[in-house]
Amino acid sequence: MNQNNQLKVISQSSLKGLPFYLNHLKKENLLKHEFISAAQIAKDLNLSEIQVKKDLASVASFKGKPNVGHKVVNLINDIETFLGYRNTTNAVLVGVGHLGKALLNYQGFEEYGLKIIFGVDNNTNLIGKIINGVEVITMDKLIALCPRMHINIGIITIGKEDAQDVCNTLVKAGIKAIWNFAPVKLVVDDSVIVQNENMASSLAVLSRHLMRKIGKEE
Amino acid sequence: MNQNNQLKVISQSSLKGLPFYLNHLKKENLLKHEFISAAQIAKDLNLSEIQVKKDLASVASFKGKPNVGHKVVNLINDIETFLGYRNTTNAVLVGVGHLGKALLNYQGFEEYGLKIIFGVDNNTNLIGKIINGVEVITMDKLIALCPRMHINIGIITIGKEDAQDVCNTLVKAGIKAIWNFAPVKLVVDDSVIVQNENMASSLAVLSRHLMRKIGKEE
DNA sequence: TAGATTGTTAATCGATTAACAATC
DNA sequence: TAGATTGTTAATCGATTAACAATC
Repeated sequence: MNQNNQLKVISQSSLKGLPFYLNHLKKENLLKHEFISAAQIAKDLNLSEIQVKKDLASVASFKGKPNVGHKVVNLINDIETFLGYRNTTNAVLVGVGHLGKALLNYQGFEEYGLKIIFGVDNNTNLIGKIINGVEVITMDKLIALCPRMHINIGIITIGKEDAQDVCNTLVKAGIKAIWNFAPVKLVVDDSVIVQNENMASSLAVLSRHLMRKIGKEE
Repeated sequence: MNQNNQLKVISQSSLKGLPFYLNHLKKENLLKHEFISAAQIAKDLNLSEIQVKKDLASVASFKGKPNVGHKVVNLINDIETFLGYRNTTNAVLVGVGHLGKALLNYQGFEEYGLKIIFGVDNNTNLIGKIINGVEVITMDKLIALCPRMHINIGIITIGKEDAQDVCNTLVKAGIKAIWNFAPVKLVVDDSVIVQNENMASSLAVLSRHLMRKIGKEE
C-alpha cells in the first residue's frame, strides 16, 4: 500500500476502449507513420477526439508532442503494459461444455496475458482429455494443485445452477478473481473480484435499442 | 413516433441488471410467497435497496403496495415484456467456428426471444450442415433470403480481420442490429445498432482490478 | 512565426444515492 | 394505529464534454 504502487485510475468505459485502440494501432500503418494524433484515432474509430486525448494521456508513460501527436510504438507498449498483456496470469476454466471448449480453443487469450492451464469438469468422458494443449481434470485435483500453481483467475462456463457452488469452491481454493459466463449474479466476499460476461445482459441492451428503433419506424 | 410508442428509458446498468432479477425471481419461492420487497431482492443479490426499488418502479406496469411489496408473478411478466422475451426476433450468426458453434448450441436464447434461423460460413465442409437445428448456408444465399425472412439481428462470430466486411454486408442486406463478438470496433452508420460483446474489454477490467488488488497485498 | 495538437482546468451532464411524504 | 415499504423529489457524486493556455 505504499505510494509507488498506486495505479492510475481511468473510467471503466475508457478502460474497455483500450483494447480497441491497441488493435487499431497494430494494424494501421505502424511502419508508415511514426506518430499519430488523438484526432486521427478518433476519426478512425468513430470516437470523440477529446475522449481519445484523455485516454491516451492517462495510459501514456511519456508526453505527447504538441502539433505532432504520440509515438505509435510507445503507445502500443504503454497500452499493453497498462492492460497487463506483458505479464501472464494463470487461469482455470470450469465447465468444459460448448462455450468452455470454445474458450479453450481461442488463441487470443495468451496475447492478453491470460493463460488457461487447466480445464475442470466432472464428466468422466472429458477428464484426462487435452483440448488445445490444456488438460481437463477434476475439481478435487484442481483444489489439491491450486496452492502451488499461482492460479489467480477462475473462468466459470458452467450452467447457472452450479455456478455459485463452483464460485465458492474456487474462492476457497484461493482464486482471487472470477470471470463469470454463467447467467447469474454471483454473490461473493468483497475481497474477490467478479467480472461478468453475461449474454442476457448484453442482449437486453440490444433488444431495448432495437425496440426503440422499430417503434420509431412504424 | 406517436406518443404511445414512447419506451421508458432506464440507465444501461439497470437494464443489464434486469435479467438477474428475472432469474432470481423465477428460482425463488415463487410459489411460497406472493409478494416480494425491493429490500429482499437487494439482500439476495447483494445490491442496494434503493437501486432495486428504482428499477422495479421503472419496469413494473402496476404499483407496488407499501408495506407489502411487488407481486412476484406480475414482476416476472413485466420484466419479460420489458426485455422483449415475449416476442421472438430472428437472427443470423456469421462465422461458425468454435464460438459460433457454441452459441448455436446454446439453448437459452429462445427464452430471451432470440431465434437464430441460419448460420453463415464460407467453409464448404460446413455448408449444408445442421447444428442444433440450424442450417449453415453461404453469405450469398443469406442475402437472397434476407428480405423475406424478417431478420433483424446479425451475430458476428468471425475473426477480426473480416468482421467489418461482414458487418457492412449484413447492413446492406437490411439487418438492423449487430451483436458483435469480434474484438474490433465496428464502424457503422448511426441508424444501425451495434452491441459489443468483447472479451478483451471485459478482461481489461478484470486484469486492472486484479493488478490493484495484488499490488495492495504486497 | 503560425497553426496544430497537447494536457489540464472548468462546466455540463447524467446517474446514483439520500431523504421523505404517502399509504397499505 | 404503528411500522414497513413504496414512489418521487432533492442532493451528491462521477464521468463526459468544453474551453484554453502551453508548446512543438
